Amino acid sequence: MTVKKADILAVAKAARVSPSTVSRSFNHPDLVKPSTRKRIDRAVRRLGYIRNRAAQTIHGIRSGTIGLIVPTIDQAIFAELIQSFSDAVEQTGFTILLASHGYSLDREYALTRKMLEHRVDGIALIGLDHATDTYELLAQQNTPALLLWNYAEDAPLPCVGSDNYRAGHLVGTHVASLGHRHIAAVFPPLHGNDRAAQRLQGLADGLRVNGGDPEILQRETPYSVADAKQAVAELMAAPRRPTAIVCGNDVLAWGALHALARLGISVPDQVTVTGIGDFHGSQDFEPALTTVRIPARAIGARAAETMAAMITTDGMAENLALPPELIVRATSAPAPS
Amino acid sequence: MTVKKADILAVAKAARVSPSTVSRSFNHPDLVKPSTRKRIDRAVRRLGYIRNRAAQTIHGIRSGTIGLIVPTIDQAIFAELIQSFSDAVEQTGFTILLASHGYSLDREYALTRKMLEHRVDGIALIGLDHATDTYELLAQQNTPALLLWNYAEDAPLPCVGSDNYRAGHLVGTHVASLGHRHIAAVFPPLHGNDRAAQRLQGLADGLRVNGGDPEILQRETPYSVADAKQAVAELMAAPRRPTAIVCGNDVLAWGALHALARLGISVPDQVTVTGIGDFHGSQDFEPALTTVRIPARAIGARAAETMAAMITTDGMAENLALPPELIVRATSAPAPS
DNA sequence: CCCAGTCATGAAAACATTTGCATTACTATT
DNA sequence: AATAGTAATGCAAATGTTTTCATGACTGGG
Repeated sequence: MTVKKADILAVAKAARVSPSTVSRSFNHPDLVKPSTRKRIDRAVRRLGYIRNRAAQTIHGIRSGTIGLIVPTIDQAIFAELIQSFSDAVEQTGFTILLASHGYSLDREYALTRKMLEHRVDGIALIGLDHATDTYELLAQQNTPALLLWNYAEDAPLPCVGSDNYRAGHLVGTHVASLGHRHIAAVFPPLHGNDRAAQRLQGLADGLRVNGGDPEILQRETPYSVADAKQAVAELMAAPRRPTAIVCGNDVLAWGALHALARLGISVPDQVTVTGIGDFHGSQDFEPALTTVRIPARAIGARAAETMAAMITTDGMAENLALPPELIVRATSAPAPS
Repeated sequence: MTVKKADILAVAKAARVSPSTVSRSFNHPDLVKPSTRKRIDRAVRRLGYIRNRAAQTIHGIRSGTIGLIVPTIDQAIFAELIQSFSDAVEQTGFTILLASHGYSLDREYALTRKMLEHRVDGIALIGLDHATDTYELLAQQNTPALLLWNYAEDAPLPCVGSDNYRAGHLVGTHVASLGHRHIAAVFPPLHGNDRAAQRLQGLADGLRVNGGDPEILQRETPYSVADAKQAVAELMAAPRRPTAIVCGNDVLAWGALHALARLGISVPDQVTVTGIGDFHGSQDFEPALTTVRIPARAIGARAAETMAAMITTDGMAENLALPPELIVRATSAPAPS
């Protein structure tokens, strides 16, 4: 059975009007007489007609899509961000075109191109660190672009996010103020991940803010509970144990806590553990994790608003800083003497 | 500065060829002389031309997008699925149009319509339970549609996933075989969530498979560590405690484990805990969680393959069952006598 | 040097819409 | 009943591509 295509012409014929009227009935309903509109609606339903956005798009009408390119979806933190961004974006009628590049800036560039081929109305990237090709591409096309997650005053494009340096700094001063001098930093690989790098820098500066010069043992760990668990197990097997384990994000901190639980090392009495992010679950961990809250939901929501504004009013957006916040819970305590 | 639009015509003029040749140079490069191709490429680069998929799409050419509609993104389980589906789909050149409906079947219908307006080449939904409107819509349009996550022989559309009834059944027989007779079932709300409902049914049947008639206390809990933690805390405060807490998914099981840790109740000596899903982190939890693995990554990958096949060969796909697998770890043990 | 065959390119129609302008059909005012 | 004004609709051009068909430019064999 050949499927008879249901285009606007078929609808027009069925409703005994011209295609123009059908189009108007969709886009400017007030311009068409209620009775004909009803006739058209009936025809639409009978034929199962569905509007073709592609055909609209080539008229300069917006495509109704926003491109979102993330390093990875399968991480608590980005999942939360994507969710809130998507929810907020939905509300303004847009749909998200999603892609992930696995921390490869080259793939990110390719994906950006692809998004532009799809004529997304706006495009959002994670972090501030991108290939110069990508920046040039975005500058050349005049598609609104937004950087999510990070905040920096001098960002090359409008950004909505938190200052990761500050997040690290908050942890640093907290840990230093508790008297810890021998510290392990468990961080994800810094390559292609400006967030992690900035957090680490902030951490180092924060730890020294009180004038001390603590010993910092840095340890790169892939993003996973399993890897962090193993890394911390090894760390604690070393002759001289750190009194605080500062993790680049909450997932790594969870791994650390599990490792310590297994080793029977008491937290926070024997060792302090901190995360960054305040993911779902950190609050209810046992013991509850001391961390820095990066307001992912707020970032997603505000970013969506900003994006919508950029698209509809065509104006350049202001940078927006959502400050990180130290959340002291049960995994941090003064260094044992 | 007015941005001079870079369409295929502008490129053609700049390269001193006809638009046809430019188009060919993209789509059938072997049909155009290398020297002119080079000239075109130069013009493309100089003008910053980017192909317009919308314009291609109205020629019946594929849009290169696949719609993915999920209940929610911000859950370990779906994040993993989306990631693997997206990765596999990327490889075949498609991009994902993503939307979430928050377990509302009505919103799902609306989103499906929207995806069809965007002329996605295929569309994937989670689970088997959908509004009849949605099924009718999909049947009427001839867009390939696929149901992810669940498997059932008699699914109304091709499906790729696991049999959730079996997953629950595996847990049930495992727990029953350990001699537990007083069991608490901590499950997410069943409304609009056929996965949970089927798991629960399988669980109940599995528990009874040995002929016993165990006492099952069912407890509905929103999907979150916090809620599960609280629910289990209340559960254990009751006069007669269950000896096994069977959770509808791993996140709830994490909450249960945290609650028990807080109460100082030893797992698995005093109480057995099980999950379903085997999410990232369950293996490395302390103690490691006994659960049923739903092969999310495999499902995503195979689903993407199936989808690609449906799109390119236009054929109906076979249902594909990826069996769940019981993973016995450290949180389950014989019931205390 | 002609002819057949191939290679490379161009012209124009087609795709599914939207929209500016023109036209027709009303309604109300005189 | 004529006129002006407005409401409703249709016509046709335009949007950015792809593709079929036609044409022109070579190439090599006789």
